[in-house]
Amino acid sequence: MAFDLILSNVAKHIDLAEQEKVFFTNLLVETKVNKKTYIVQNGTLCRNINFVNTGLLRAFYLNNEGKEATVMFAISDWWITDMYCFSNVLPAMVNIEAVKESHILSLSKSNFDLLVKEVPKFERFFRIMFQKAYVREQLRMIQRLSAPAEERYYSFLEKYPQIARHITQKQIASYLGITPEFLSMIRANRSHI
Amino acid sequence: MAFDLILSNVAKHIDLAEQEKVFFTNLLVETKVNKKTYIVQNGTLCRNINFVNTGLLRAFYLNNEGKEATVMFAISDWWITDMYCFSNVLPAMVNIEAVKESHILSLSKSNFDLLVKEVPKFERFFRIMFQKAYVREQLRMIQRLSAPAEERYYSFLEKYPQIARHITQKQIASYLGITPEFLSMIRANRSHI
DNA sequence: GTAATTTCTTAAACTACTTTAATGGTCGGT
DNA sequence: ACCGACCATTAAAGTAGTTTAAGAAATTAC
Repeated sequence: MAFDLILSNVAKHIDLAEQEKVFFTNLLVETKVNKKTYIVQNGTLCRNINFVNTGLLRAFYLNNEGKEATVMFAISDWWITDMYCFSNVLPAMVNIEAVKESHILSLSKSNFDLLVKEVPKFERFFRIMFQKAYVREQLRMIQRLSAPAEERYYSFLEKYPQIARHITQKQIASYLGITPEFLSMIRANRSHI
Repeated sequence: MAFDLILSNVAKHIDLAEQEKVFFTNLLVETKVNKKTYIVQNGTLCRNINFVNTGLLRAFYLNNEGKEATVMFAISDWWITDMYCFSNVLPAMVNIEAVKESHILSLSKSNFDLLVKEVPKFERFFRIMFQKAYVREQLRMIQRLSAPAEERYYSFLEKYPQIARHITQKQIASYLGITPEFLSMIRANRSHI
């Protein structure tokens, strides 16, 4: 069943009655996303928040010089969207592409609003989820402000080994905020191992 | 009345009945914090989430080389805590000091848990608040990854003029992730104005 | 009001990271 | 099996930002 994973994800924070599970899953749209396909494109409306059943997606910002900044990766059991534009129903700032073929469940903004209205427990669920997301971003910012690239790199490998395995050096570099060339030097420098 | 501001802050997202307002405000502890006093100290338990009635506070991380990274500022009508440690009841990673004499309302973790249990509307309130906080951090990270220091500086001045007016260059620099000396050079370079 | 401390500025030397460019490797498409 | 395109590596030159140091300005403490 395609809803097992998302239901267990939700069950981490709230308990749903059978009928609530049905109501919830009926609001989801299942999509297969081919590798290199975009589910969100800069400038177009970002209507959904997406749960990753399988696969791997990447959100990145493209600045006016064509430089990519990776905002986040999402693997199985993660949620991903352009939260700024989802929240405010605005054209997306970022792009979200499938790094590998992925299967996602999309919850539209209007269904999201309906869901939290009809099943208020979901306010709690998303409260906890956003609280954790906020904390993650804050920790990432602290590290970005206070640790050099090499430390950030090894810390990324430790924290997200299953992501690191499936992405290119270029993508890691754009998450760390350095060039792929410099990352290559860091790796050549393995005083570690 | 010391609760006017926090009640109007809450009213931005949820409507409370009179008795809910009373219940809520009874959970708050009002404190005057003198300039340069710490309300959270690295290594000690972080028990509260704090609403700023008046004044200005700063959360910063101190790395092992003694370098400060400013995580956030909070002025009147903002909430501030070490969210990671508040959420998980852990010793604080950051310090939070009053930049100016401040009056705050503190909600302890246990009262927070009680509040969302007894008045579930607050799940919605904090869901929205954390969603916005998450978005803010993400936008800050995007800028940190893709814009040079000068642009980040002028953007900070535009976004937070009332904060910028009351803090030192050194504090701005540690928020931007640069040295005060380099910020001084940026300012000397005013091709703007 | 004055000393002490901290902040801001300037400048020179330095370093972490970028840019450019060239080479070989890897992968998806036909 | 081959082609084109993108990816990873290396190295040399360049730059954004740091470090160190020292003096001037502002704030704080007595």
